[in-house]
Amino acid sequence: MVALVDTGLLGDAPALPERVELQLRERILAGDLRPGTFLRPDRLAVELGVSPTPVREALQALRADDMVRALPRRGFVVAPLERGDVIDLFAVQARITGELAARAARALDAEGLAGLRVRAAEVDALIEAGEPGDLAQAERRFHTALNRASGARKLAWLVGRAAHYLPPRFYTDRRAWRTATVAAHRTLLDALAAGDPDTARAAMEGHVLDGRDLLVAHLEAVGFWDET
Amino acid sequence: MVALVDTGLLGDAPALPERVELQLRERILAGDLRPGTFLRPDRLAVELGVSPTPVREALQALRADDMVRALPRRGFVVAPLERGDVIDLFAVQARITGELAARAARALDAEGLAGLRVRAAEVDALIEAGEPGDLAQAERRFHTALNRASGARKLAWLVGRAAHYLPPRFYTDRRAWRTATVAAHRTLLDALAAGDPDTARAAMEGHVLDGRDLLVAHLEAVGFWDET
DNA sequence: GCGCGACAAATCCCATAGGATATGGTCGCG
DNA sequence: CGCGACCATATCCTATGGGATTTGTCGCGC
Repeated sequence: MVALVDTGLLGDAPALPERVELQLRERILAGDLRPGTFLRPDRLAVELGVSPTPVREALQALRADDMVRALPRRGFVVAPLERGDVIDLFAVQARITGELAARAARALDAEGLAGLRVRAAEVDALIEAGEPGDLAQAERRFHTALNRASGARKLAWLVGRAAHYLPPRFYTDRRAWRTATVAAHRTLLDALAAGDPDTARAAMEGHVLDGRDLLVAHLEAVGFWDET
Repeated sequence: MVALVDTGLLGDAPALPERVELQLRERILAGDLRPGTFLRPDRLAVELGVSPTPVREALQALRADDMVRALPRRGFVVAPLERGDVIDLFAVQARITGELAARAARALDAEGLAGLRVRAAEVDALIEAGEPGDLAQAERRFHTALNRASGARKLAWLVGRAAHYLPPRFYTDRRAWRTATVAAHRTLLDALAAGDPDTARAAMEGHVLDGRDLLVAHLEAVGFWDET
């Protein structure tokens, strides 16, 4: 539908396969492409207004993420995703993210803490103002900075994967999420400043599980798990 | 080097991008392509004897796995992987796999248990005989069946990712691994038969951590973390 | 000698065309 | 009504090419 090949001035923007991948992720989680749906590369290419090449590359990336499955010579299908799967995945994400917060509480120096306060202030400001697009970006930057502060690079990447299941607009316009987020960030920063790993861990786990509840509610709302 | 496009009778074999992906994984973990190395699609295509298209698709899959990183308009680089990263990742894998074993201990019925015994017997037999290739396949089948018996599909997939870091030949010819594996499988099966989740969990966690130690030792041996 | 800007070469990224191969459906036959 | 062969369709990979961008080199001025 919408032209993806637009701008011309790309800068360091992700390449086309990555944008197609994101697009497909959103369509799957939006309930547009339910589990079991066949994805035909050529058909998708026409719909997205690009050539089959980047579409196939995006599908390979989604396969590596188990979002779709490859059936050799028969195309791709959207992978199953039960309610229990979401619960399990976010339980793992919560544990890891909590661990990262705990490590950050031990490792963080004054400079890093100041940087996190700035990020958190940006999120708060955008929540006050109400700028959905920028809010999602600010929230991601806050968490990225926090996870990076833990010093565990690969674990930080691993939890970043959870964001794949939470496209921006699923939470930025939720009033409940906004208020909970402000409170969670405050608790987190206090714990980090005090060097209190346990409190930081608990606050972060709760924050992640809030995201889980939001995703489950969304998927139920769009009929992701309805019969046929 | 070796032609990947060989057989002609493919059956249900994975498609070319998936085979290229595996090839690249092995070359990275073998220390042939160290972190920071630039990967040029066209160059790799020539080396592997395939066209650039499936190579690019494989690189996109590896990017989704954070094994390589994409630099738009500049190609791909092998992602960093510190010793601490491996420790962290396998700590997570051990916890999850242990959880799956515990669930299996609760959920397994007589039929499933019998199937697992058959798989374990196949592994034992191959260890006696000494058939590296088939052994890796049998081991994978045993664990796949066990993970599937837990009923947690997504978690089962998640731990399957750990196998990406353990190409077959890294363990099948290790005497220590063989004896430890036979013992671990026996303990596991006994715990599953007795419906003892805690023992199953502990046995599985130990089994995974054995794999971790093997990988770390291998990476040190091939100079993966040597200077420059 | 050193930094800096312009040109040239190399490379990536994506589009497109085409052929080999496997799949799924359809039709005819037993 | 079940079953096997044929045919249309789609996938998968190759090959090629062009536009855009980055990188490397050279020469100039300071």
